[in-house]
Amino acid sequence: MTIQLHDTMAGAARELVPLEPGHVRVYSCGPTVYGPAHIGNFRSFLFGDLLVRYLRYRGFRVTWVMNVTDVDDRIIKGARAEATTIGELSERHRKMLVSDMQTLGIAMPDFMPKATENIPQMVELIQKLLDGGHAYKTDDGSIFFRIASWPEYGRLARLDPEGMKVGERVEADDYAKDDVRDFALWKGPKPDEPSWETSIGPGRPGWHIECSAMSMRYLGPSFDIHTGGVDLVFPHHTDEIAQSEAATGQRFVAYWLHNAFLQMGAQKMSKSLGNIERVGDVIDRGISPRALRLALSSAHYRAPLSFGEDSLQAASSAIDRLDALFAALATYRCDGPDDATLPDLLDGARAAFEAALDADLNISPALAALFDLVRELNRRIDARVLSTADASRATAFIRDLDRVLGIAPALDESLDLELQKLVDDRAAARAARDWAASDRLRTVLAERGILVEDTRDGQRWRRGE
RNA sequence: GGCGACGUACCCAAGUGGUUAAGGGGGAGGUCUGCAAAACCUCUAUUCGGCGGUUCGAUCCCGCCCGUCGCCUCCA
Repeated sequence: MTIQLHDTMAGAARELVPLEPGHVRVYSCGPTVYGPAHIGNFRSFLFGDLLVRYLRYRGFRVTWVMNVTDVDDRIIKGARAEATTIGELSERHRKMLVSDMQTLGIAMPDFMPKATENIPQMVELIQKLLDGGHAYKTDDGSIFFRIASWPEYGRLARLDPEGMKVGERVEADDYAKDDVRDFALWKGPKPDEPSWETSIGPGRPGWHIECSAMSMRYLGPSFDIHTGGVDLVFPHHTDEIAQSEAATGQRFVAYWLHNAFLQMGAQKMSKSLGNIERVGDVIDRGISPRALRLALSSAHYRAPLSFGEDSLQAASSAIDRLDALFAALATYRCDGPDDATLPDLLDGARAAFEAALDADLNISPALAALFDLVRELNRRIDARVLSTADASRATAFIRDLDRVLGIAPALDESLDLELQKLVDDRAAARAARDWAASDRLRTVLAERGILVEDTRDGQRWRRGE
């Protein structure tokens, strides 16, 4: 079975065939670190994470690059307002980004290049465009991409290049240019703005050029997959394609993948709408990181995803259900023979799981396959048809699927000495049929975040939250 | 206006031209249990925004209408 991915350029799902067999090169548009990223941004990064995790699960070698934009108008403005440097401001927010990514269990990209550390690569690219007649310099030292030199401009967004001329946004840009549709590759120096001395003159990079330069640096002039939010289709990715392909003469990207927005009620979550929440806000409200991850992952990436208290509570409950199964499997003891039909059950679950994700990363049926399995395993635990070894096999199996999902409980499930003593004391109290003491200890443990449950295999515990 | 999507139960959300319309959450009842929790069982959409059309048959294809959202050089 092959992996199908919906390519925005084709407007349809296409079979993934890596340029280099067995190796997939992925570039994800990362954030501009002018402030803390909000969870809408993280939906995007989580989508990149799902893609990369699944490709790796399927046995591909993956090289994943996510850029960090650390120079732009908002960063400059922010640094000025705080009387600090763009370097300090952006590094502070980059660290928060990495921290939040770790909280959400997002795999660290192989490379997270900063724009300001790739200026020479951008300059080289811009020089090529100047040499090829695709770019021109204006009086203030800015350099623009000449859209008229690139007939295929706008294909990704299905734009009519002629129709764009009526766009009445001439005033939107402070820089003079030949054609309103032309976009900045390089912005000429201005007082009070950071500027780099380069062979194409002083100034700073435009927004789009960094992604072309950095993706090519780490992945080559032509690579497999480029991801980002739907809002980036135009102009960002449209411009990236034009400048990259005009410079190299090669197809830039083989598959363009775009995720839909996170919805807060009827609208997208966005800073300009003021309806944002941050990872820290949600965690501080007592929602576990895994529940947040599940809530942000539970719909297909190209479908708008509703976010709110209901979805967080639903995800928390689903995580609890998963945790309860792990706890039950860990405590389960039965000396009987192995369940002869368990291998078929697990094979069926895996087949359903993979079939769903093969189809353009359709995570909903994949989660359904997991939770179908959860129910069936609980049934078999109740019926005691599993052997002790079967319980271990089932645990290992779910952990294997979880390489893709990232929602299973942590592996390290040991308690500190004090809590372990309380757990042991309660087991002793129960053995002595001292219900008052055992109930009291159960309450004490619950207040410490440890949920104790009694089963015919004895007492078991799991972490709440 | 141009372009791109969407409307499935109380909420979230898959899906298929035709046997029972996934899964999660919530709710009701039940089993088990010292109690509790967890788990399991049963029930919770004769129906897929509305109206037409194509078809032996449509939620799924086509048209129109209603409603919602996104992008059109700030934007994951």
